[in-house]
Amino acid sequence: MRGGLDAAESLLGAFLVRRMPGVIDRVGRIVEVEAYGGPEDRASHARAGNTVRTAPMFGPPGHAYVYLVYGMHDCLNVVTGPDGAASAVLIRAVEPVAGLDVMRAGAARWVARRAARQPEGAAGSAATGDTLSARHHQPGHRIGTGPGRLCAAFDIDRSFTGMDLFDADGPLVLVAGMRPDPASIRRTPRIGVGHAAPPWDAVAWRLLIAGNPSVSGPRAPITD
DNA sequence: AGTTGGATGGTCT
DNA sequence: GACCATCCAACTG
Repeated sequence: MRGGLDAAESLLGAFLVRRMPGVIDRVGRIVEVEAYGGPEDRASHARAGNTVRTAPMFGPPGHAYVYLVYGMHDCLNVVTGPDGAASAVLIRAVEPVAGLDVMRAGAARWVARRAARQPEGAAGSAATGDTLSARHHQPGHRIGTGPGRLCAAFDIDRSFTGMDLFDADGPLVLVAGMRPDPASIRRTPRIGVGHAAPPWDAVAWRLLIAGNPSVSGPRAPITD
């Protein structure tokens, strides 16, 4: 699926803009992505075909597909393929460009929401305070590192599924940015898909900007 | 610095 | 009832 990789590469360096009433716009530069294909791709959510959950992946390109993973983290995808053929690019990490304080507030809200679900009492609340404090003092460049963390920082959840990300007036907008030097782009296997049948567990469809401090996970480049 | 296990809920078999 | 496109804290060395 060469087309999916091209689409993924074209998203590197693009800006993700989150507009919310009453607060400064949040802007992140996309520095890490993964390409996912259709039913043939055994690591893709589309492997089970066109279901209620995955229907957006089979829809028109440029729209959002947001899913919940491990019961807690929302993850943002950009649908890339032609209408009718499932494909999507998972946005795995952004480098904060503007609105860092609002991103931190978004991450803190996520933690608070989670804590509010827990039963009353116990040592949980003290631990939550420590977590909030630790998160607040984290270096800013890691606030959007990882698909779950970037969604928390940008207040993105499943309700964003189906949104047109190229609608300039929408709450979440993709804006073209300076493309990274092709020599700085590295490819590795996708993260967390070890369960998939070969070769889908190993295809190097994760793209990242080498050396960028906001990139997640293993930095070891695949030379190919 | 690297590894391990728990949290947690929707989706699919 | 099993399986996750994750994250963090608490371990080991």
